Amino acid sequence: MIKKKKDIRREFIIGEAAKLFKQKGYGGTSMRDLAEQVGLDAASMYHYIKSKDEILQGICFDIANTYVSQLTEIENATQSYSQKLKALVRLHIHLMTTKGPEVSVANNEWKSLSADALTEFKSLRSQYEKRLAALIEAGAEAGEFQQVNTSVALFTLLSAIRWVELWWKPDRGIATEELENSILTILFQGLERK
Amino acid sequence: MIKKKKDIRREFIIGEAAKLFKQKGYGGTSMRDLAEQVGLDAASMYHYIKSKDEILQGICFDIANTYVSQLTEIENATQSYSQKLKALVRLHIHLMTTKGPEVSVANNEWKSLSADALTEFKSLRSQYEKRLAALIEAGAEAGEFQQVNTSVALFTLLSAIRWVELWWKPDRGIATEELENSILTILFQGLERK
DNA sequence: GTCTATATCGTGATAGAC
DNA sequence: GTCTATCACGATATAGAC
Repeated sequence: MIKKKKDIRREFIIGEAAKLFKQKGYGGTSMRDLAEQVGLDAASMYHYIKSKDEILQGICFDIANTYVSQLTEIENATQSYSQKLKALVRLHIHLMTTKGPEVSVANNEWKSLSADALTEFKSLRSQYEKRLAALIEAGAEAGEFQQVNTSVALFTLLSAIRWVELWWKPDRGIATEELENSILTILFQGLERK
Repeated sequence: MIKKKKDIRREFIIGEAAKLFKQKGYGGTSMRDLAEQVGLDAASMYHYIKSKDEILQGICFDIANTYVSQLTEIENATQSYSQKLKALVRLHIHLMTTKGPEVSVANNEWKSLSADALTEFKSLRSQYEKRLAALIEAGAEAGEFQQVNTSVALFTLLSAIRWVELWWKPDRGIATEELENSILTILFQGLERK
């Protein structure tokens, strides 16, 4: 399938929107702000997109689908649960360093989705969390993990890496390799030295 | 100092605002929404508060000051660095379970502060992070912590507990004691069983 | 495709009666 | 102290000329 010029322009608008939404929030970004960033008049953008909400949906569901397909990949791999979980955390971190603005918006601005989209998005998240919880549960039963509450482990892992999307920049002097290794060390080995 | 009736009413309004701001975001909450929640007409609230921004400031700086004073306490205590850090994490978690909406707003809606307040808030956060980083640095030099990048450790710790403010409810079947212990186990001992 | 002009609505905040 | 009425503004989105 060939991408039409119109589609490319559309994707550019959505990408710029992600940056602004991350920076100033969805509610704090006006279509005029976005138009200026894109280099069009506000009205002209409506030739490429249907509404502001549609932009937010594009960003949120693109990221959600990426998360889900990454998890599916991990589930189907033949590794120990510990290796699976580590691999997934690496994928999450990697996504944040490559699609920072989009991930940030999907994680922080999804509340602004319109009613229908909001319901679907929440459902996707919930399914994702359940599948990940099952993975942690299985690993604990296999004796690979500490005996801690599954929900606590689930959310602590997911939450622990959330700062990356806000903080990491290519010029900050930390290579993604070192970043991933340091985080994995803390989460799986513990910060305390024995 | 005796609290006047007006002050009590004012604090009630700010408390209800925190709940709504957490739920729908600062931008997504109108003064009319808040008035309905409080049981007043929108105009009547202006007898107790000066502006919407003033409410947000009240919430954000109250929490910021609590964070700072807790850190000061920890710094002055005579404990190992490891014990200090664990105690601080416990204090953070405890604050989230007791002042969930306020902490949530301070952590997620501070971007909406007016220019002056925003500058001051950022400065407070930055000072706090520097002092906490120094504590981690010292612990690492004392050989108590793993050799990981200090910034990574700092943000991973702070971030790892952020979900509590969104998720924890008294009726969810996890006592705060168990919650704290599970999180501390993961962060300091590691999720992986040796 | 991009613009100007504008419709329509919801916002924060104020004035002033009671 | 609480209300009704309203102002001034900025928002999303559309109509229609070019």
